[in-house]
Amino acid sequence: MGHMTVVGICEDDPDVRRVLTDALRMGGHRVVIARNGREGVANLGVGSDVEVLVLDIGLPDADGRDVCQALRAGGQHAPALFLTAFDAVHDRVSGFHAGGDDYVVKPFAISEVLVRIDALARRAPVEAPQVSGLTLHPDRFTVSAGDQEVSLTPTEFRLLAAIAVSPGTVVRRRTAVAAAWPGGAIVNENTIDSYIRRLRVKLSALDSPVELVTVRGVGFTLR
Amino acid sequence: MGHMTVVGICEDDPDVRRVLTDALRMGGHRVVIARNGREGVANLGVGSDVEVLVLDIGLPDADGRDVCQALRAGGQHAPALFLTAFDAVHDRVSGFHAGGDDYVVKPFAISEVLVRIDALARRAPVEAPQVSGLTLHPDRFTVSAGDQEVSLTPTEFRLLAAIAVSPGTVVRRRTAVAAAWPGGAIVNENTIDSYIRRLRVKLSALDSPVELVTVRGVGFTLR
DNA sequence: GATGCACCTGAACGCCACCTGACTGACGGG
DNA sequence: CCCGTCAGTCAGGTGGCGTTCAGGTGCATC
Repeated sequence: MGHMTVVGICEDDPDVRRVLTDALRMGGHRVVIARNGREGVANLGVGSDVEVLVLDIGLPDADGRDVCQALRAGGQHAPALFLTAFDAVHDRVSGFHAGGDDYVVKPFAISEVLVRIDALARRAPVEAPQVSGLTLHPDRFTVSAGDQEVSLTPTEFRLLAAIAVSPGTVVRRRTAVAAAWPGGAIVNENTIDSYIRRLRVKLSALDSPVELVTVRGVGFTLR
Repeated sequence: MGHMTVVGICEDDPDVRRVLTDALRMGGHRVVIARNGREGVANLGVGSDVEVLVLDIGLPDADGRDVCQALRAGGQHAPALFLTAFDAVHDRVSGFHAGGDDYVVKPFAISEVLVRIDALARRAPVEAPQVSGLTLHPDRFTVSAGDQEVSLTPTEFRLLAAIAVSPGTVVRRRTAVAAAWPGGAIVNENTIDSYIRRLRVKLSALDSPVELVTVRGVGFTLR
């Protein structure tokens, strides 16, 4: 369900880190890692694209709750899930008071943590993938302009999303391919052209001034 | 903290109900009460001003998760916290799949429940809920549109409920399977297709514009 | 104007996700 | 014991989607 969530993990135990990152990546998420409190504040701030925070409380150099508060003070409002060995009620309560949104006690079932992360991501402020009059609906696999809406296949959607990330700026051919065909699948050079064409056809169906333009020798862009 | 939140409680045990309502009112919140699943669906829907749901899973006439799904299908997107005596991991996971946002096991510390409710209220819903036009009745295992009503088998109901939690958005095949066959029961890949078909047949019986659409390679959605 | 290359265009192909209809076996109630 | 209901399975068919191909077109360079 969770559509490609970026999860920030702040955890000193390499084993726990490994289990979490593996499971999250398996579920199609991206992971940003911090090994201690200092790295946490440095790597998981507002510029990091992180959508959900997973914070260990028992860090070697700091308390995870302090890390959370420091991040909050820096404008990072992504929902936070605390991970900890403590299980006293007052520990949990203090976690929430520090601006946390959930709390899981070690040892935890990985499936439960995953599903709680999904729940937090679901509630996260909905990103507005709106580009020059086009709106992408990741939960629906459609694009819309105004009241008109056309549905895309998964591959078409990935490709369009890759190009639509930065309206105006050109997305390189390589970059677009890597985004639309993850896992480095080998595809004919021409395949992307076919998909570009199909996207153009579908986009022309909604009467929007937006155009999928080719920049010869470089890539594609949205105008 | 969370100032003047309206909390909807669905709980059959009078003692638990009393403890919760007292504590919540003490904290300056308003409380809407339902004593069983039927009242839950009736009292805590979209017209009720409720901002956070607290649902007992072990209700006399229905499963709290079904109540949650029914409310979701009716357009109620307030965050939900499940309350239960069960503590198996798959119970918790299935709660989240039913559209829940948190999970607390009885016996619970009232202070923790309060603080979790505050955390949910803080993350209050943003999205515009979409309504399917279908009404699920977890106490009867039926769906209705307008005055027409068809009865479903338990498995059919779980599957439809999982897809109906978020009308318009695509529910992945895996998610639907996990919801309809809880406990990780191994079923043939094709089985879900059979059930989808049966649901389509039954839904076509009620003349509603609602359609059970498959998004090839992804999952299913309600339109 | 000739040549080469990047990209466009339309069509075709094959796999596999999904659909369809029927069947089996388990259970339960009359 | 029969019958109805429900869960799950199976074999066969279909079409959507990903991919490739064979041409065509236009820009760029000499």
